Amino acid sequence: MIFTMAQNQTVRTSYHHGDLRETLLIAAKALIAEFGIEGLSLRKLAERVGVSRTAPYHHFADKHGLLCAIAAQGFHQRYDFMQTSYNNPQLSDQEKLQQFICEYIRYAAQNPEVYDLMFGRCIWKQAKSTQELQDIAYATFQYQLKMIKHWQTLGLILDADSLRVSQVLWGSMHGIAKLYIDGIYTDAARVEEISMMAVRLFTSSLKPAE
Amino acid sequence: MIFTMAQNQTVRTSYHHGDLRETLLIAAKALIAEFGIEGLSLRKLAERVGVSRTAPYHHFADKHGLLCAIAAQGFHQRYDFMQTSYNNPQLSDQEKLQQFICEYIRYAAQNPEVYDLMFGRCIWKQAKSTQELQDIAYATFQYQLKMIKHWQTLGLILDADSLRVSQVLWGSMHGIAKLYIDGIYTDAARVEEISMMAVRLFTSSLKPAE
DNA sequence: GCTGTTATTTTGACAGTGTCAAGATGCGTT
DNA sequence: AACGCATCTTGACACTGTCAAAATAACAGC
Repeated sequence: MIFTMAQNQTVRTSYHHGDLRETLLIAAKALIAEFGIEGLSLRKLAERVGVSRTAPYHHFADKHGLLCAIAAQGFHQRYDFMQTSYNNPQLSDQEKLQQFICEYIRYAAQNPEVYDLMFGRCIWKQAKSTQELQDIAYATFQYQLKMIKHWQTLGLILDADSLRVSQVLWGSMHGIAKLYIDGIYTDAARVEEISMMAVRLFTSSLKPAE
Repeated sequence: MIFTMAQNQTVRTSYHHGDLRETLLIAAKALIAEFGIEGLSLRKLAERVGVSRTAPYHHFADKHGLLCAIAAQGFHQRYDFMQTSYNNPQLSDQEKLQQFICEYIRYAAQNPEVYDLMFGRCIWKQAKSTQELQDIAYATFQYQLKMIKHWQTLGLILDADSLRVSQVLWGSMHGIAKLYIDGIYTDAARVEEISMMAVRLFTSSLKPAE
């Protein structure tokens, strides 16, 4: 039982919040968009939601747990999009491959902080990521691998060791995305061009003279 | 006038340190290697060096400044290596290209924290990076671009828009390095294989049937 | 050798952080 | 109605980066 007011202030009428977990996730994403991941503090978050400092600890093990939850949401979103795009009957396989690469980078560029959480060391280097997160992330990786294998059999991509090719292709998308997100490739308008050049480089191996 | 003892403890005989700046950089890299970048605190650093909490502030503007200095050292190291490798008369051009890619990723894998500082958002997203850092970083980028242009004229890499090709190639190396560093590609032994596959993918475009 | 200037270092302090332990509150079930 | 449990709050602790002001040492000029 809450109602939010202007200026992100929140007033609770009842002692219990109602759906604090979801509210925290939404507010956290807003705070991250505003101040960056480093700039997110649980205290600021609690205050903005209108709740005490330690209330979030009853919904997430710790700060890291909250970040994992946000990342998991991102994976679900990506997974769904990947699936619908791959199953879209209006696209040719060539177009699907192109869309896969371009959309991957576009997603990262448009949700930089969530993307950083999904694939940053903050989550993967420490072995203590949530089970929920591990599951959806693993499913995503497998789906990627499956698509690439299919494109290999169609002759769209170099038909060498699937896992290695997949790792290089993913690495390229990830690297381009990261270099843009982190402010090294500064020209936003050119990210699409870079994506298209990546498509060209990865598919040109089998079309020698065009 | 200092002499260091076992266990990282340091004892000063004179009030002034002698070369605190350099000592701080070395100790900071050691601390980062031990606790990661997030785990580095200026207070721990000062204590280990045997100096008061705020002493580092007379050699670096703030924590960010210290990190920039470490990154700048990394760029110098990379730049020198790139140059000597490119000018090595015992290597063919094909070998130089291969070494460029493999060494880039190997460097990142062996110095993960410094690499993260060099190319992480921590430094580039905020506009306040040191002039020293900006200079050496820019020089490095330019050198990379120059090498790739040369390899294009030799027909080793797809001869399209140099800047775009360079951005994709760099992105690939960066992405593979990052995915490994951040713990997503966990198999260290296989990083070399991935690097070699990257070489193959980027050069295969011009050798249709091998 | 003495003095004033400057570079370096220290102490004290402040606001901010994550998170643990204990107590307060209210919802749901028996 | 009463118990149990999920939820929320208050208090506290150790830690962080960094500023201001004082202390100390090195150095330049006379």
